[in-house]
Amino acid sequence: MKIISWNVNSVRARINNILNYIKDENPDILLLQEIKTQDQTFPYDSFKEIGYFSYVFGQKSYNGVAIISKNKINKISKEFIKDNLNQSRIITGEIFLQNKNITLINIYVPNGNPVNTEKYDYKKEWLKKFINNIKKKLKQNSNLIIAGDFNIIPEELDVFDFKRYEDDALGRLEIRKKYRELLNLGFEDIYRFKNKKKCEYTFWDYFAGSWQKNYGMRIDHFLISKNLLEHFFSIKINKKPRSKPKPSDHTPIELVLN
DNA sequence: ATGGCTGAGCTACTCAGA
Repeated sequence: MKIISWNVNSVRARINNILNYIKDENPDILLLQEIKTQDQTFPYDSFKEIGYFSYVFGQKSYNGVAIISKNKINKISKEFIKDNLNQSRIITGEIFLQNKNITLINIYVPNGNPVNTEKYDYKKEWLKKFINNIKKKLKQNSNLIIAGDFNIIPEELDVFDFKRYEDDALGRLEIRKKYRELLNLGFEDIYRFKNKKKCEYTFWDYFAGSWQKNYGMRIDHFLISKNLLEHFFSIKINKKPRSKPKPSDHTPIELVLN
């Protein structure tokens, strides 16, 4: 089973890139973040034509997440946490892998910049609630996959120049500790688990030639419950979509389980 | 380099992103 996570920075502006990518990679499930559109303007038909169901938690202009899947997904929910600002940042569902029932959690964590503002407080509060609800969920189901745009640089090697981000909402110790707290509930950051020292990124700014200079950061992650490790086959950051015309500033991360 | 690019909403220019 191939599950992919991608912050597309507008599903409508990116629809041709996304459809071409699906044809190349043939995912079973595609988790999208930053769709930047409401449910009623989501391009359901484009995905339906190539054989995918769409489950959408949209929002006008900003944020928004969706699950695109070849098979129907059970128990879709948009209420994993109560969002203080009513922003559309989480959609969950349940899938089966062999005999296991897995809860799939697709997230778009608040950016939180600038620090020392209500935006940063919102990010901290959001992560706190998220971690609490993961703890609760683990009591019902110990098979979880959390994927998406975390807006967290886990370690120094996950960004081209850590000094520039150590007091940023993506790199602050206080935020990285939240990530560590989440992992300590029984997850592996599966990319880092399989690539102990590798420097690969999932995001590059649009400006200042960041892509060409490889001034990027690894902020999109797949966290899987440790008891799902026996199903692990591969994890890959696919840089190809970032090199295409009119790219998203993020590139997809691809997980294969069997 | 706390914004040099991009997208949405809208149709001039702001907000947001990381």
